[in-house]
Amino acid sequence: MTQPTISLANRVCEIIVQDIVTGTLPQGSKLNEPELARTHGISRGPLREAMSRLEAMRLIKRIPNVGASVVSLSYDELLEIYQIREALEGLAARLAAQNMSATETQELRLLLGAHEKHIKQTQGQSYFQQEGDVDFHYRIVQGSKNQRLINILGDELYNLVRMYRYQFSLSSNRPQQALKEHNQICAAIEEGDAELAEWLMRRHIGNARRNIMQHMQADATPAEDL
Amino acid sequence: MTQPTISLANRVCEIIVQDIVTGTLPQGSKLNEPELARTHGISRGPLREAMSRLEAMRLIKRIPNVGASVVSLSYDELLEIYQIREALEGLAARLAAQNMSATETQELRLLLGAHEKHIKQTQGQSYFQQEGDVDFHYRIVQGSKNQRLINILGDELYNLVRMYRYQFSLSSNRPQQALKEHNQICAAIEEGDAELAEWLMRRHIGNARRNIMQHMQADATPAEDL
DNA sequence: AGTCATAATATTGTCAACAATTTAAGCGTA
DNA sequence: TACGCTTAAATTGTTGACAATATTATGACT
Repeated sequence: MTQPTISLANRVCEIIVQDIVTGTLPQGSKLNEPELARTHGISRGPLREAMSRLEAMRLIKRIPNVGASVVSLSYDELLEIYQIREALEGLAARLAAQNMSATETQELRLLLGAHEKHIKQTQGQSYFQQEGDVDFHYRIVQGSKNQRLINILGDELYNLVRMYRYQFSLSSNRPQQALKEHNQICAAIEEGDAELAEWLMRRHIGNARRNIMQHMQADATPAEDL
Repeated sequence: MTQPTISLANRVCEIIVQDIVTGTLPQGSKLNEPELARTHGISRGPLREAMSRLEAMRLIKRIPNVGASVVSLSYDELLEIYQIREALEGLAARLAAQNMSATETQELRLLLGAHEKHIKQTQGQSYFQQEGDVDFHYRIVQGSKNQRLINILGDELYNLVRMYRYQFSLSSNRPQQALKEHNQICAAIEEGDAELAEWLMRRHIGNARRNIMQHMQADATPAEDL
């Protein structure tokens, strides 16, 4: 994230984050401190520091005197996350409509253009689309200018959302519909209509949540985005 | 919190949390690792672990190779927090109306009775009232049964709210009004009216936020509660 | 006198070894 | 064979010392 070489703990932390998100470190697997330290060529001290951050990100679960394991994902927890996203990103959209700069909204519009192009070219489910969706939402969150909101969503929730997408193969089954909703939200922000932006964002995430719930009770093989 | 003696880091962490909240460790003050470790009779290893948790709680701010300082409170950040509380506790109230058990609502009602009694006896601003308010809100949050929501509010936001109250002397200037709003929320939860509970909670916290904003531009000497 | 470079000090980052607890294995007995 | 206890191995928690970086103090030069 930052250019100057930070502490070993930070660097290793980011690597492990990626390993957890992508499933290289599987769900529920135990993290052996000496082994992990040796793997990354550092000592146990910085590694434990990195693990503290992973715990703060809710990516691992620690039990005193027993050890740490990668969190196990469940549909119930995914719904919990989406309930929170609905409330928090609704707020973010409202604030973004009030506080986003002209250049920021322009960049957001450009991003949507790129998404549209990619959806037309590659019919859905690409890596780009998944990350691109996170990009869209994260830009709005940043546009809220509420630093604490940015931290909560960026540090705690989005990594978990990415993790679900990778490991549950949550590629969108309605990319064009999601894009349409993104465009509506973007328009509301451009016009500075805070109330509408919040309402649209809440409905947008609510749609995704309801979609998850359907596939959830139908089968253990889901298909969902946003 | 838990009965068996946990790790040194946990114990010291809770002590430092209290020191920060109450102002024993002043805002912006630098945390000297060897000194703090010596003070609490532990080594730097566990102390750094404790500091990582304080960082996750947003009570201290760390800069690589420079050190950690207690956060500095500002009205802008207080408003940020209340914006988030409005969204998140609105969600909590809605879920609580759906998921709270009968015994939980009864206990909530009892708590409000105790508050009423205390307000009549001691006209406002007591320590009990401040903590009692946090109790009320935290019970609703727990009643939501959304574990992640409980963690975010309990671990990150409520400690900061308590910190503001202690150090800005944010005793309520409208205790009876706040109590009335609490009773309304409690009634909506008892009746299982999720929508109303959410709306009332959002207005309740929104009132507090607007109250803060008034005193904020008026002077640097505020008076506000929940 | 003021400012910049340099050296001394203090603080953070990192490491390897020790202590305490937990987990697994081994053994004996019913 | 299954169960419980004892003992050994492995893992986490903790400590003190060393290395790297930042902060402060000192002194030379304009």
